[in-house]
Amino acid sequence: MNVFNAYKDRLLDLLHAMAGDGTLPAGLDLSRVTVEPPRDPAHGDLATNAAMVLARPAGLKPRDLAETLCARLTAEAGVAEAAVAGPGFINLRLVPAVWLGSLRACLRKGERYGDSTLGNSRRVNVEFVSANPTGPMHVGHARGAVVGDVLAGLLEKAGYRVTREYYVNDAGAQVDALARAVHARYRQALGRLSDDALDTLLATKAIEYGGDYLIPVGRVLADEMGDRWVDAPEAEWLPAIRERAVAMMMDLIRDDLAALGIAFDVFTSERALVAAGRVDDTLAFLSDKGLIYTGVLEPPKGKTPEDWEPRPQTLFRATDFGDDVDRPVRKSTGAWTYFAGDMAYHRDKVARGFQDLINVFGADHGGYVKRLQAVVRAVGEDQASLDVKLCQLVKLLDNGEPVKMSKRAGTFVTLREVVDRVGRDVVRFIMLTRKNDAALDFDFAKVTEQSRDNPVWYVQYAHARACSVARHAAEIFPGRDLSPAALADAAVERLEAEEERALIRLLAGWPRVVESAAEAHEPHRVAFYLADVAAAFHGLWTKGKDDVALRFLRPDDETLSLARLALVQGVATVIASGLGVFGVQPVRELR
RNA sequence: GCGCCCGUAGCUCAGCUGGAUAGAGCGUCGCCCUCCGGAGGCGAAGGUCAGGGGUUCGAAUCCCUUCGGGCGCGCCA
Repeated sequence: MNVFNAYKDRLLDLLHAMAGDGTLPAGLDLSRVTVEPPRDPAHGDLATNAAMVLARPAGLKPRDLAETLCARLTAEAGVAEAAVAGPGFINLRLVPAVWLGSLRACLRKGERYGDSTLGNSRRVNVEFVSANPTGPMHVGHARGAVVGDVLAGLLEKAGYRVTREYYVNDAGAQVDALARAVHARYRQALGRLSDDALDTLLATKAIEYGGDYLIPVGRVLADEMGDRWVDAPEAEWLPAIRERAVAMMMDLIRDDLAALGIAFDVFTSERALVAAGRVDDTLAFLSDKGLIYTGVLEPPKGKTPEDWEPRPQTLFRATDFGDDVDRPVRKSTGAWTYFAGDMAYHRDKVARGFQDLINVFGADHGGYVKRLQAVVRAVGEDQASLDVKLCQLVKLLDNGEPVKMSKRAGTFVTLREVVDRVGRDVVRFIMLTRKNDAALDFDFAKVTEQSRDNPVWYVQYAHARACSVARHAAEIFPGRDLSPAALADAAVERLEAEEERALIRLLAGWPRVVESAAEAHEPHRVAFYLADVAAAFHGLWTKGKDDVALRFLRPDDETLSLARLALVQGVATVIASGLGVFGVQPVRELR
């Protein structure tokens, strides 16, 4: 049970009762009432702002209302003490049993500790990665991939039903360019295009994609198709080669994602949407609502493109939904714009029953957010909403030196290289050590360093250390049942040291971290919380180094040892639970 | 020119959707532990939350504005 929620519920019951007996006016807005841990632990275990946010609408003075509430709260079960402080805070101190109970719950639930019903099984669609299917993933994709996957995992833990989705951009000019590059590799594989001639094509940019990863693709096509398309006109081979090439690129990308531990539930093909007439449907739907019209846009102020000329275009009335300008849906060739496809795609998501949409994009797509949100509002009839998480780029460093990357020179770092070098778990964790909208340094040397500076190591070390204590306990107390379930019945009331109590309260905060991080769509909060837990645990361990009385295991006092082992096991459980959200394997020993 | 994101200790960053005296790590300085070094422990200094105005019981957080940085800005995806 989430202690904070439990007491908030009780507080709300109390407020309703007060409204019932006339102490408070009826119909007060209670949505701003919070129950939180106070900033300074000396203030107590819980603090509520209820008196301050309700005083004005109730026509009372904050301190007076606080006094009244305080008196009633003192009578609640588990409340040891309630006091008014500052401008009208009410600080509560709970009897130890409440916190000890949450430690027991943690041990009984194991990694499922922290699971929440906040989401109420509501469905959420998280779209992420969606990299063009033109080659393997590079390191720039890693952050969005991890943030999306972990956000999805976090929402699942918070009780949402999550679909992980990838939008395959297989309909634009990029995949045509891919097909041309593959066709050249196909001719090369058949000995019908010399290496020099290929180099010339690349140098003149007749071919856009020059990576070696296309060589095997050319060979496969040569095997499958023989030489029938060597001299055929482009119009004949392009669709078939494009389809085959895209499929193989998606295999490549799926492998890369698997190396990072990521699997998608749904891949949606842009080309299939277009072919099924979904773009036409969407435009017709919006047109019926008067949201499509022909008009002429103003040139962007201060930065008019050279070739600007006013021309009538088919536009979506995005400004009706908060966008800065109406957006074109059709090119002058008559073809749909990329945006038109995206409109159909997001309508498709809503049609599949999702009202909560999340997209994870690179920061360079920031300019795209408003128009997509406008689309979602327009097609969702105000029932659906879209949140976009923009990920800033990752600076790759090696011992402080920037890793040179240049697509032209072909030295860009692939996702696979990074994963192979430092491991999947390290990549995943590090990507979450910053807010998604802040730039992130990824230093090969630092992320594998064994030091307190390195949060991955520090958190893993705490887990390993906790496991190590458990192993020692098994040696000191042979034959004892030291399973978490058994430890849940240990004499945890013997945990009386202030540091122990503080750690117990910290562990009790895990369900709250899950809920607030899920609500804010901010998985990085979990990383910071785990670092806090690790720090508190390491600190407690270190105290035992100086003072034998504080050591977890005391051969002379089995009851106390088991109580402390319960706390240690609680630490391991919460860390494992948090790493589980990250899709990171907790280690049982460091090597 | 417009829009979005960002600006918090010397450095790297947190700050729980508006709460109490703004925190952590590293670095610096002092002390402890140690044969020495490394690692570790205790403590201290360090802040106009980029500047200014506003909203209210209360602002790093919300609004306006200035400055500074990043990204984007009609047929590319």
